[in-house]
Amino acid sequence: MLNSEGEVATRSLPAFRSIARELEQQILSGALPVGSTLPSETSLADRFSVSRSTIREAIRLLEQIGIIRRAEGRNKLRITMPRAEDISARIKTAFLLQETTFEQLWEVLTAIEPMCAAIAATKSTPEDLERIEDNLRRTETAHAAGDDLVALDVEFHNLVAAATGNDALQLSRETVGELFYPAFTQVMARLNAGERLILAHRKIFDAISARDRSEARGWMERHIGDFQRGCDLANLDFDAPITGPMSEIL
Amino acid sequence: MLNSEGEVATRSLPAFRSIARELEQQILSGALPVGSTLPSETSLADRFSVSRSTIREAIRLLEQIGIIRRAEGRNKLRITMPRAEDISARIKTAFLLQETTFEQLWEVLTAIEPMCAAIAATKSTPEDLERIEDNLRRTETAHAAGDDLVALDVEFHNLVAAATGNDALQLSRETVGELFYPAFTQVMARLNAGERLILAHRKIFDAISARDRSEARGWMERHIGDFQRGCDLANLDFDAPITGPMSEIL
DNA sequence: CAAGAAATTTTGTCTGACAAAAAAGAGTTT
DNA sequence: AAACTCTTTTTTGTCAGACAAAATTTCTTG
Repeated sequence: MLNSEGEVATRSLPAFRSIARELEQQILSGALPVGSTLPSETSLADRFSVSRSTIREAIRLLEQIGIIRRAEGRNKLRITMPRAEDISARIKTAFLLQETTFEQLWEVLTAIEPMCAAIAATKSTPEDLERIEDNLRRTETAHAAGDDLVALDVEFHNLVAAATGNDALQLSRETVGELFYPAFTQVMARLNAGERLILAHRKIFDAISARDRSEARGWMERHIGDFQRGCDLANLDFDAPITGPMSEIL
Repeated sequence: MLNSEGEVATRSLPAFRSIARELEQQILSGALPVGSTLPSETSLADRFSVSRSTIREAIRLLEQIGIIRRAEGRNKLRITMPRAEDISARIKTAFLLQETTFEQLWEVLTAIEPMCAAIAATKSTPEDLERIEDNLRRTETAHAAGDDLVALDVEFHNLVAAATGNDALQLSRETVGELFYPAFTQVMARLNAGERLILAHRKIFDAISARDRSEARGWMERHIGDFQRGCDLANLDFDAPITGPMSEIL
């Protein structure tokens, strides 16, 4: 088998793979800056002295990582930052295949959400607060109209997380939240506890607005705790594996 | 442009992409069971009536998601469950490109690690405890020998997380931990606080063994808190973006 | 029946080709 | 000069066919 990458190419490492790695390096190191467009396939093939097919395979690899994306129907591939959605879609798949239970997700959120609320109480900007308040208003309207609150509940918690200004925290919780809150909201709905959910959100928001860390944390703790209690009351299996629509990653 | 997938192929969706999607469906739905081997490229090309190059591009896509992996130096591709490493490597890339700061990672761990310790105190098995104790011993030896403690520190925290038996929790913290603890250990080393690190690990382990949730949580909180204090003492920038060996995803 | 040899399959790569889509130029009109 | 066509030139998606190296299977023999 010819190895046009004579140089370093560790034996048994296909060319398309080492080229992908090389390109990844260049992107992470900034040689190919985020926002720029990837050179054309032919020129890359030329540069690495391999055939276009090989380059294409390398590109498919990079594309799936999310550091390369084709810009809005356009023809050219852009260097981009992997987006949260790209990543969380994949994590969701993993969780679903692993038969993660509600209890497990709940444990994660029990750890993270109160911290989010506390940090948000310190760091939130006026815009953050406004967005959260807007969400609250819409939730109240939806509840009054008897509409489904799931999406709004997920959004509320995402907004609180966003108000921390901490990307790592957001990324860590987003996936878990998206799988968990739909179940949460439904438990609450079954108990006719919509009021209670809204009250909790309101209290959390007030505490964040008032910059009261411990109050914000405390209310969030109670709020998350409601899920466990809710499962008991509604006689639901806290230990059941989550289900959900398989995410489309591709 | 010919579209051999005449049927459904939404206009403007490349064949390699829709084939990847189709295959993904079959895998997630169990038609191609986990553990089985993927049919050969030629037969797939045949089945989908496209050329082999197209199939190969589709495979590269799937491979990167982690639901297909080549088995142990072997030739054949196996259907597998995406593993934590596949995912966390990608998250790491995102963190690095996003210029995540130490403070941000620290905030995440401040939330998660104490919870891990607490749950571990409740749920750890004898084997978990043994593994942690073994890690402690090795850490002490390494420290006495003046060796680097980074890897062992990361391992300690991973073991504690593993002892929770909660996959979601592990996945949520692994990436963050791997980026954070190297910095942590180095701060401690700079302060000659190796003793202190080991003491903390020991205390945490003891509390977990004794099934003392709040003690376990408390020591872990203090332990993580040491990083902030350490940064102050060592006059390091708590707010600096992380750097790290670029992950090898490919 | 197991060890070794031969035949076959499969993967990695290359070349060269072509239609469709997008981008870049050229030329005109306002 | 700006805006709008129309024409080239690139670039992408796909195909077919080829071949060496590696892996797998099958067939021989001891």
